[in-house]
Amino acid sequence: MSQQNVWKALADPTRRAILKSLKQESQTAGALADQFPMTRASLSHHFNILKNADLVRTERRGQHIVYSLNVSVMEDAAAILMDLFSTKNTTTDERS
Amino acid sequence: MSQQNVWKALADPTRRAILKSLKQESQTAGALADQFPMTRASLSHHFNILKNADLVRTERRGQHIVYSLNVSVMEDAAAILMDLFSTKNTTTDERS
DNA sequence: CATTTATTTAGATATTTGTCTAAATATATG
DNA sequence: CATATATTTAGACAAATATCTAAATAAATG
Repeated sequence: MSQQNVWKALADPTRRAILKSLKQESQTAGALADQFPMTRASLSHHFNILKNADLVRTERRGQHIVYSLNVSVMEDAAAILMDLFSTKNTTTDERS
Repeated sequence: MSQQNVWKALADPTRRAILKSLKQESQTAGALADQFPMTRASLSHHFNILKNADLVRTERRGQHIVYSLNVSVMEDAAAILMDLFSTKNTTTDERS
């Protein structure tokens, strides 16, 4: 996924809110949609953009589709961001 | 400056490149413009968006306008980004 | 199989965005 | 002052974006 896809995905407030919500827990498309004042079709559009940026993954469970954060790509993205922003040394997130 | 202005500013690759260049050193509008294959008017448009996001500052020096990073806002922005991205204490995958 | 529920896709549309050319503004200097 | 240099602003335009309604697809269930 291009870095540009990640930046574009993050440029929209609804999509950032989706990511924040998914940070709490993985959720179905419907559960996510209930949190935002727009149609499910519009939300689905945002889901697609997040998928193209590889920021979320999906898994079908029966009728439902469960969305979850793609943690490793989120961490890659964070590194890219810090590279752009950091003017000094960054506190690297040591886990593993 | 709204957080949204910052995200929008960062969504464009030219603007991210401008920030990277300014990370090296402060530069005049003309010096920056020489690094990008577009008109000075277009660059000026990008400068405005970066200014609105408070990511850069300007200082007139004679005929020239010198652009430089607004370091403190860059660091604030980095913090916001990390808040979005950090997965430290998250229950992201509580299932099969 | 028909119906209901969950989700996505298609198509339309208004708004925003990135770029351009041309003109305007600001400063320096002969 | 007149002219050159540096930069921004104005206006136009094509492309991208966010949203909607309506229709399509997928799975569960009577």
